[in-house]
Amino acid sequence: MGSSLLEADRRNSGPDTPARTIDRILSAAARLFAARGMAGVGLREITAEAGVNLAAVNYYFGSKEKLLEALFLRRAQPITAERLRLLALCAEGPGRPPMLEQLLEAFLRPAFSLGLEAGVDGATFGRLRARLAVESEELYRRILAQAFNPSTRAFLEAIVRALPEVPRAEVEWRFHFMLGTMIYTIADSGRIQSITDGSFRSGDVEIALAKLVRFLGAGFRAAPLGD
Amino acid sequence: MGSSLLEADRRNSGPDTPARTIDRILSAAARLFAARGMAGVGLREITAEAGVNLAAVNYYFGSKEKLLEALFLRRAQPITAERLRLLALCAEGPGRPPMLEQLLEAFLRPAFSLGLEAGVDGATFGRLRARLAVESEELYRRILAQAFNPSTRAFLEAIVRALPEVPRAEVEWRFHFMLGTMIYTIADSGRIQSITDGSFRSGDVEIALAKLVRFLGAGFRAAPLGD
DNA sequence: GCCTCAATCAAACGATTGTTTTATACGGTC
DNA sequence: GACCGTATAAAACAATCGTTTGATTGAGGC
Repeated sequence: MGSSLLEADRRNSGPDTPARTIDRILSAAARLFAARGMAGVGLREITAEAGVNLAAVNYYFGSKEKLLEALFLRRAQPITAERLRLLALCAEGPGRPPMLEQLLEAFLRPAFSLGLEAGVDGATFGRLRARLAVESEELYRRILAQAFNPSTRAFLEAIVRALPEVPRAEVEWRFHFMLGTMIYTIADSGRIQSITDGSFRSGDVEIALAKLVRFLGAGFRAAPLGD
Repeated sequence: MGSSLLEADRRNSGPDTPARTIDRILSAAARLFAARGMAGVGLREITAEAGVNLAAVNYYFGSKEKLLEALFLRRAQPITAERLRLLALCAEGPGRPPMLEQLLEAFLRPAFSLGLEAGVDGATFGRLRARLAVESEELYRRILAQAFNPSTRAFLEAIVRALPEVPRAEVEWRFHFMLGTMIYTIADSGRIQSITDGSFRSGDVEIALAKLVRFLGAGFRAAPLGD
């Protein structure tokens, strides 16, 4: 399947320009990094699947680490852009959902639709995000912060404003909890299928989003602990 | 620090028996696997930090993969045992928290206290769990299922019974969301510190537990979507 | 004292790692 | 048509990988 996919890439996208070489590297690296981790795949496998020469990675990106960084920032950018676009559309009004739920959906939807559906493989970028989230080395934390901090901060502030009855510190905790469910869900670990013997399906983005917004909305609104 | 730790191990634990060699391998491997992933550390680094010969891993465990499996099952066992002990203690009664909150705390507390505090390094096992949760290869999923499925299923059933007004499928979704927050929190990704510029501290197990139970309790009780 | 077996050791196995180097091919500019 | 810089190619770099081998050790049974 890998080679037929590659041939399809070649057919659909014109001549072999340098930009195409870069795209093919990024695409193959995203798939493989997501599937087996950064340390788990070699440059030879990446370049072979991309159909380019081994030296192309160091030629265009400088190193394996820089490849990961370029790959991640490029894939994250559409998500944050769409998030901020949806955030600007959030507004109180008759017939609209409560502000909090609007914000939650605006924050989560791009991560789900652009991370789960787009690209050749569904959960590719979602799982890659989850991998970086678990990593403790400075490089990976810096990449994540660089890609997501600005837009994420904007949502945290908006949610704090939408919940005046909940102290800011409490909202921060709950925001952290939300990140956990989001990343775990887009990573599609399959754990719940294993626990429920497969009676559970999580593929439908709209259903997952609706259920997640309902769940998180209730959690955010819970009365704070009186400590 | 690594070497002084090693010397402390040696001082506190008597002669060098085979069991001590195994323990030192498991301890060093847990630290390094958690910090940099299974593919990210070599057996030479593990055995060096453990102060044992390189061949000891294959001698006692057979392979690197079997080492991970043995390591994970050994560390997971106290968590599931404590979970089931606390589950048996859950009971409705005057002056006690609602059943759901009792169940949530019984499920979460062992993962937090035995995963965050115990051992030489706090977040060691928590981060290792998170790594396995993100992995897509069959081996890792099998290890996770083997270690946690039985006790986790028992809690899912108990929560379904505690929430008769919520359909089972909805509880399964929310259980999945709970796993996400739990794993993300015990992995201590540091993302929320990064977003809030460090005004956030997550080290205190009791505080994190209380806030998480409050948050999840509200989420589990939310009225299901009427689709 | 000798034998035995588990335990540890150094050394080497072939394979693979990321990166660099050297060479070859190609397209546009003078 | 010679020249130039970009892009691709093949080959080699030293380093490290998981695993296996064969030798050496030392304590317990006879």
